Amino acid sequence: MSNVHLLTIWLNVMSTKELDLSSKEKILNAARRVFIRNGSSGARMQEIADEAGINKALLHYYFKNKEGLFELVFNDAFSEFIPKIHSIFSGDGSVMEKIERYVETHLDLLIKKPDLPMFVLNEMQREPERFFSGILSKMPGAPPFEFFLKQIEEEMKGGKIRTMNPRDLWMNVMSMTVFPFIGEPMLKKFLIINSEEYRILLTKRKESIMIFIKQAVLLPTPNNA
Amino acid sequence: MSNVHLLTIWLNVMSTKELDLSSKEKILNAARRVFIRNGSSGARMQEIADEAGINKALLHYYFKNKEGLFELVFNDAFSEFIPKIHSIFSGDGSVMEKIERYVETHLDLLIKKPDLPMFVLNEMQREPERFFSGILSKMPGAPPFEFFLKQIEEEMKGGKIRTMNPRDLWMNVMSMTVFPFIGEPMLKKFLIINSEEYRILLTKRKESIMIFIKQAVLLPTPNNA
DNA sequence: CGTCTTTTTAACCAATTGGTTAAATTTTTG
DNA sequence: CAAAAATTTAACCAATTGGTTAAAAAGACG
Repeated sequence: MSNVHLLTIWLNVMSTKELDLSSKEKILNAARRVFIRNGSSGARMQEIADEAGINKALLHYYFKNKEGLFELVFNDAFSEFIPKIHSIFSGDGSVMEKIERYVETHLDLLIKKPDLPMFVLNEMQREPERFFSGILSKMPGAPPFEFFLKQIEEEMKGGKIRTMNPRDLWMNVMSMTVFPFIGEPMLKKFLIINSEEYRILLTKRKESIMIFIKQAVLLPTPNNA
Repeated sequence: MSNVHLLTIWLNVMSTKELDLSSKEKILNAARRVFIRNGSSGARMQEIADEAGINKALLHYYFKNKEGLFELVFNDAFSEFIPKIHSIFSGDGSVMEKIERYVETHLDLLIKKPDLPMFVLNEMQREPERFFSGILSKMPGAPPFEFFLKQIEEEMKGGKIRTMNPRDLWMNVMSMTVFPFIGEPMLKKFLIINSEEYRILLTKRKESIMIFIKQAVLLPTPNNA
């Protein structure tokens, strides 16, 4: 293969943004993409090196081994997410306000990194224990979900939102937010749209989800309350 | 390893139902479990043989190679599902009736084989083209989704259901139905329940989803219509 | 220029793994 | 019982792959 050809491949693979990144960062980004694309077993160190635009020796020069590299990439996926989630659900605000902030926050993140859910949920199902031992260390204090579930129950008793199983409510919220990023290929077939149109749909999704949820759970507020 | 020990392992792995199945069937079942557990790259032929309670030679005696075995398992996942879906959406019935029949049908299937969605969506994201070339051949005639989307629009115009993007509606329905089977480990943490309680939740899920959807999209029928 | 760090080259190794083979053994069945 | 089919045993091979090594080359920098 000629050098010119190699350069062409490289330019296709690397985004212009990454041209000036350090090799360490280039490797980490490439690794994330390859891990997501092929799974942790299917990912090849050579492919990661190629996609990062460096060679295998340098890869092992910076990172101990495949497992270590994987762990770094994996934990990185949560460094942004977990603190935000924690702050939303342990803070003030009504149930509906919290749901809205969650949907917005998670959607923003997922639109930036659409491959993340598949990657994360995959490994989570494969090795749940390793996952949660790693994730809990990133949690500032106890998880606030118990408090949130109780808050839902209270608002139901208070007549603010419709009575239903709080766990079903949360299941629905999270499902509608995350699933479109996992089921994209299938949904595109069902909905008979191309990738461009699908992306646009995702952009407008926050409003769509929130209207749907509000209709489903919000009781008409009695004006004489 | 003693023979007694091997027998113990084998008895743990095999469900009593499978004791009298043919070796071919035992292999296929084992392959499905191993493929789901470890992904197509992570799955080991030796592990499949062990889990089926036979040896590697017999495995290759019945099935050409790993890829062929995978293909069989993969297509098997749809042999039951696709025809049912097709009949639901090309048949008669209102939008809400079709949604209800879909939710019921898919939930029934997923409760029997909870690992399927992760497996399928995984490979679908990995190789969409191979997937859809295989799936479409199982489709009796043209996919009925276009018709269904139009039907939704008509019912919205007719004032039967609330106006919204039909694609968002379908996204929500499918998300709430499928996601709980993909995000189980994460949802169990969020909802602070164990596997037993989670299974019970899934059992009652059909009613829960349908109430949620009806509240969200059904307009109060005017009695003087 | 000389030194230190980064990166490449290229060969190599050990382990794993998919797959084969052929003969022996067991089970089924007529 | 005898032939046929199903299953095991055990050894083997080629390819892939994660990982190492050591020396050379290229860049960075004072």
